[in-house]
Order: sequence, then C-alpha cells, then structure tokens
Amino acid sequence: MTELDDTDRRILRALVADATQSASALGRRLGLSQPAVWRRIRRLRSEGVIAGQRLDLDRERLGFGVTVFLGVKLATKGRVSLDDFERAVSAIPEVQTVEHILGLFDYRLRVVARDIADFERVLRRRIMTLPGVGDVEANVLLSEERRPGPIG
Amino acid sequence: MTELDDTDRRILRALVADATQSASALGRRLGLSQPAVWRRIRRLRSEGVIAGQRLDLDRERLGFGVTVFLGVKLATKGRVSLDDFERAVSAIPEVQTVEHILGLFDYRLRVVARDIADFERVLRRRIMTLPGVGDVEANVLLSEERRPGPIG
DNA sequence: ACTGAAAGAACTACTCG
DNA sequence: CGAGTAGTTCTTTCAGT
Repeated sequence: MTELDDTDRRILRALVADATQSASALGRRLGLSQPAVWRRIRRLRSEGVIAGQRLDLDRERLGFGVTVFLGVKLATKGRVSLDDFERAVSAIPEVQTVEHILGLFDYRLRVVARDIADFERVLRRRIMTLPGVGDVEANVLLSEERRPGPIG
Repeated sequence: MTELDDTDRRILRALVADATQSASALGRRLGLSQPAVWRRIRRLRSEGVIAGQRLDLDRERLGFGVTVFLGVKLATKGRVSLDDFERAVSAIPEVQTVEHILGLFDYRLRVVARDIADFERVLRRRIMTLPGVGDVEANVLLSEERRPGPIG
C-alpha cells in the first residue's frame, strides 16, 4: 500500500510545521534537488497521505475569544438518531469540529463564541435543541498546544 | 487593533475552504486585482489573524489507525504541577494536542497510536506515569468532521 | 489609504537526458 | 535522479483615484 522512506518522513515533518515552505527551500535543507522534493510531495498527495492544507486562523483575533468543548450524550441511539444529530449539528456555524466517539459520551463538539454570553445563546438555542440530546458536559478551553504528532 | 472589512472576510472564507488558491484566482472570484488580494493576505498574516498554514495528514495511511481523547484530572493542582505536567506531556510524540481546560477535567489530550495494543503501551508507560496524574477518562475517535467555523 | 498596471524574481510542474 | 524550461505565482515599484 503505502511505504514511506526516511526522506518522505523528513519532508512531511517539515511541512506539518509550516506548509508554506517551497520545494526548493526544502531541497536545500534536506540536500535534495527541487524536482526530487516536488515529485515526492506530489506522490504523497496522490496517495492520500497528505489529505489537505488548512489555514490556521487565530479565532481570538477574529473576535471569538471563547472556545468550549461539549461532550454530548444522546438520549436515543440508533442509526437514524445519529444521522439526524449529525445533520442538525452541521448546520450550526459556531460548531468547528464534530467528533463521533466511543465512551461516556457519544459526540464531542468544539464550539467557538464571541464571549460567554454569546456561548450561552448558542448552547440554549442551538445545542440544547438538537434532536435526541441527553446529557451535555462543557469544558472551557484555557490554552492549547498543537504538536506535529508521530509520522512513522 | 485589528479591524476586518467585508473583503478580508471573503478572502478568509475562501482560503479556509481551500488554502491552495492563488491570489490571482481569488482576485478573479472576488473582482479584485491580484496584488490587492496578495497585500490583504500578507496583512492578515502579519497581524496574526492567519496564524499559519499546516499540512493535514491522513494518520490512518501513516499507520496510526487509533485516535483517543484522554480527559486527565490532576491529583495535585498548583502552578508547579501544571508546568511539570505540561512539560512532561510535551515530550510524548504520540500526543498531538494538549488542551488546558476548565471543567470536570484539567487537560484533554489527543493521542494517536498504531492500534489498540500500541495505545495501551502509550497509556501505561507514558500517560499514567506523568507527574500528578489523577483520574483519566478515554474516548476512542470513530469519525470526525471539521467545519470552517465562523469568521465574522 | 487603497487600488490596479507592469515587471522582475521565485516557484511550480513538467520534459528530457 | 538532476538539469533545464515554459507557465504560473509571488513580490515590489509606481502612479492613479
């Protein structure tokens, strides 16, 4: 299926940290030519190892200073309930991430709001009215550190 | 501080959907010249609204098929305890995200592993040995949907 | 202050040896 | 795999509104 060598991993590690680096700059750092790096990146893209390229926005500077994680337990669980819930939650713009999980809760939502008052509005009018919602647990984000994670 | 107009927001919305779009392509879609778009993007970058541009990897294709969210409650809480915990957890490569939160738990960790057996190893040898760890709750990720989130 | 036109530099994406 | 290259994009300069 997909077999990566050490050079692939070094390229991925560099790009995960900063995707704006050019193939030629990477080549200089890794001791490779620009086409060599470019071909590897294209291969990793076509193989699906590189799934996409996302812009990282500072939500605080955009006026959304509050981020809350919600653990949601459904009252009724069945295929229809899950589909209904996911469809309804996808229509809420304040919901940034929808994670279907196994454990004490069924879903974990990442919700952003302008402030606590705005979050209460989202919670009461949007979240609590979702179809099949049972228990809800909230955790306010204080700070966050993202790490590259293992490559191979 | 940072005041965004409607054009900035349209640019951000387009780039969040697809960060690979060129300034000239964006200009055509928004009715602006290529330098005008490029200058705005550069300004948003320098202001920190655009925090970065990261590669989105398919962890499954990299051989890390298991993602688990861990809620961690510290047994002893104090500034030193938090610092110690954060420093120690940052040294674990399998930890992708460290979120300091307010609520039932003190931290949320996103941990990736090759399989369940590998996750057990990480949990027992890495996580449970962290300084000050009390209760730990685990949720296995089944599926995940990321949404653009609100811009303004 | 922000726009667009123009132009040079750098990069992408590809072909060929 | 690297050298070379056509086409594209980035980045700056300059002048207009």
